[in-house]
Amino acid sequence: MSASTDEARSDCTSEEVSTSNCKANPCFTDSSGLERRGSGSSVVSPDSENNNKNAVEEGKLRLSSSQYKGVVRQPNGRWGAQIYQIHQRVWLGTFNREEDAARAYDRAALKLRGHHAMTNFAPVDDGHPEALFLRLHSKPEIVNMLRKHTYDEELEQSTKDDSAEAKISLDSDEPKVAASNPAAADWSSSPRELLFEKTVTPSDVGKLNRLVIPKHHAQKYFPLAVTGADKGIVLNFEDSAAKTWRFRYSYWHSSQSYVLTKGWSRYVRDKRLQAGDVVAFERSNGAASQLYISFRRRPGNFLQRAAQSPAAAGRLLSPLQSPSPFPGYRQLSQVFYSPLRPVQPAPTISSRNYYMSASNDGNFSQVDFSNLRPPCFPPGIRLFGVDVSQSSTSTTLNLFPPSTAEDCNNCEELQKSWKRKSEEPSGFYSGKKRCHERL
Amino acid sequence: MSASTDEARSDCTSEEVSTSNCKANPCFTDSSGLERRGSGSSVVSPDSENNNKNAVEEGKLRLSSSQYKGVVRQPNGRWGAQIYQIHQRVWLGTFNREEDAARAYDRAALKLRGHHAMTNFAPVDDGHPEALFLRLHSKPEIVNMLRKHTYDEELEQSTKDDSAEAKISLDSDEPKVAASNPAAADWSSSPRELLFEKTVTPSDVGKLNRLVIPKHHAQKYFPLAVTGADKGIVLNFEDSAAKTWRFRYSYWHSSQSYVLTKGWSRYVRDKRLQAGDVVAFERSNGAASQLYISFRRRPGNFLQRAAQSPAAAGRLLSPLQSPSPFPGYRQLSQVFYSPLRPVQPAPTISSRNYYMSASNDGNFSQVDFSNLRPPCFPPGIRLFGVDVSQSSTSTTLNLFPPSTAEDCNNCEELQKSWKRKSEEPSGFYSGKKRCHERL
DNA sequence: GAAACCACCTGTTTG
DNA sequence: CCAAACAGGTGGTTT
Repeated sequence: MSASTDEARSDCTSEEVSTSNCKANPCFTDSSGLERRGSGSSVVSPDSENNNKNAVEEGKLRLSSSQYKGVVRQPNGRWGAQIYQIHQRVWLGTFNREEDAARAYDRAALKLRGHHAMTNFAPVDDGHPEALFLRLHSKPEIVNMLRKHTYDEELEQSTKDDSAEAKISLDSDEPKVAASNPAAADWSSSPRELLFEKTVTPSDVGKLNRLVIPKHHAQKYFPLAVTGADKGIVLNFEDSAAKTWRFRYSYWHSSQSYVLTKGWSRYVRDKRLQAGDVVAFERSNGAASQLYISFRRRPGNFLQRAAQSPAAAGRLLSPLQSPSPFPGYRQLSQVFYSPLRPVQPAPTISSRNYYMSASNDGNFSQVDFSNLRPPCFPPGIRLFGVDVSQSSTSTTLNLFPPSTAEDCNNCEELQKSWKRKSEEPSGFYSGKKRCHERL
Repeated sequence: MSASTDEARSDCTSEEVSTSNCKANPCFTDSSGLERRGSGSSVVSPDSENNNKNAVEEGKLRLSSSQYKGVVRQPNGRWGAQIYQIHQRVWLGTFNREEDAARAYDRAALKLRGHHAMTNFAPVDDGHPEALFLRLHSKPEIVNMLRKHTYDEELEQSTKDDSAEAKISLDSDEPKVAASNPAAADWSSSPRELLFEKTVTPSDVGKLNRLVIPKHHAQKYFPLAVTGADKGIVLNFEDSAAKTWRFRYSYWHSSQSYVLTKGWSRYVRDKRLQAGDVVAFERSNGAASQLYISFRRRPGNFLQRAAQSPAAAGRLLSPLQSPSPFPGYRQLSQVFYSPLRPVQPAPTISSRNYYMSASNDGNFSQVDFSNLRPPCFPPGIRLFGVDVSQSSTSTTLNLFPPSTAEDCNNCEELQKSWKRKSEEPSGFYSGKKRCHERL
């Protein structure tokens, strides 16, 4: 069950022959996709969860359950799709119909293994819009679409409205390049224009799951077709790691604001954005105008400070207590911190140094505590005049004594602007809070 | 408002059986499930108000007092309507105008005896919406509407939004059969099957105005035609008072949940459901599968406590202050709690006290404070670990002082399960709250 | 104009 | 361990 195995199998399957056969033959699936039965127990998918115990022998059950490659029956009778990638099972979602699961597998196979991958059904040919669509999206994106059952929708939208999407953030061929040649990093090479920046507010990084785009910037750079764009559009932004972020962008009539909604919270979490951090939006010049997003920590946060354990609430810890990054922090499969390209050499205030913030690269990020954002701040801390219970930690910084709220004292601007938000009735409810920002 | 009262009533319904004196109950429903015995008697509506005693030989009364069939003069000068069904008198209510009583008789006759029944006035022809309306509701429902004087209202609403109901809970031929063969179709006779129960969450009874139906139950019992049922359907449920509740039932793709939406909030309000209460869905067996809904208070809530006035917050009122039932309380025609039969046979924990809370019928409900759910909690109250600030504006309820949070102290289980949700990082925001359930 | 309704969305929790 | 499920949200529209 190594990748090689997988690959081998893949090959095998291809050699296996006729696709028609492929789909028809139940045995085929066994040996192929899911596999590893042959290898027996060892192979059992790493996931403890299911059943493996019995799964071992129930392999037959599972294996025999679908005639399609990469399709497994779920306990509830639905159909799961999965594909193996370097020893790892990649879950492609569950589907009501077996064929849908098989199709999901096919799409993932084309994306993950290339256009010559074995598929359950006849693959689309290269000229087909779907082939382009597959190229235009990253592997995680494709997988995610499959899992969320949004693939068809996205595909449809992609083909139909090159308009909205392509207008602003044409993916162009970038993904292809990036994927194929990550090192090249056309990323920093193409000339880019800083569109605007925003210092994010608590709400921007809070539970509202949205980023308010200052209206003047929105109207200038992210025009929404007034006609029919009522539902908003999806914008693609590339971060410094060449990861594509897709945000729903729309206008909220009620507050007369332009906002990034869907997808934004993932970015916040992934980058561990905090209030006061600055996000920057850039655009590559030229015909293909790709959009980019980046961020930098707010000055006071530039050195991230160690988080405190809740137990220690009330006092500041100087050294980071938890040696291990995130006890209990669940590894999101694609959580890498912004690997970003290095900060600009000259921190002159101007354009250049804007777009980089932390400049941690992927590798580093894994051990970089600055990324760690304990979800909880010790009570009692106030930032910007707002009660804050969150603080971030950076290993980098652990070394440094924790800074206190005073660090932020100089953020007069911010303080002022956010202060009033803290003025709350606050008498009534004791302790907890659950609704977004103010709950 | 006492527990004892409650219990007593409960017992009455369950064991009493003889029932004619089991007062009030619109309990055709009750009696059915629990005891097969009750058959006939339950039908009679022994409505306490005008007392069966003397009514026993109402024959004479009836004959002399009105020119209309099925109409009898009441001692107080009003007009009663009644119809006989298998040797049993079925009381159709009292009316101010003789003609109204006569019309009630007509409607009942059409429902109970079929479209060719003798009536006082010209009956509606079969194509008339009212004929459909009569077919779509069970006999107890129709009778109940007549007694509660809600028939016209229901009819109006029914005709106005006749959409997709009946898909699942189509009374199908049940009503019809019943009509054609009155003797056979005794409302208390059809056996009912408990489909499932759900302990409602704060969200289920909060501002989200929806009830999430656990998926496995939904798929098992309330299948939505996959094809084209995208907009959901309307389900009819009958409560223990034979009132029909119409809920929109649909699937939310985004959260992959099955939900009852439109109409649900009315039920919550009417029954004063609280988090932790249990709603049960039942179905009558057989070809005609009528759906039923009932609820019981959560254990800790069994005795609902009189609300406190905000001023008195912190102390409990022992005696209900207002001697007179509900000054200003608008008679909700059908505010009685589910009279229901007991829940599953062996609910471990004191099955008995589970199931019924009030089981009051219309008459009794007027003095049963357990029904009263003050819509408003005093600020600062936490339920289930959740801040509660709920208040409702309904005039009905203002009268009652808010209940305290202590009420919920014993719901450890619930508290636990919901509590953690409340543990928030408590980030930036102090004070305020906006979330649904409360408030 | 408020409340309900609607169609989404997300973060926890868990089998 | 992770995908499913669902509790708890949202903005916008309808009633």
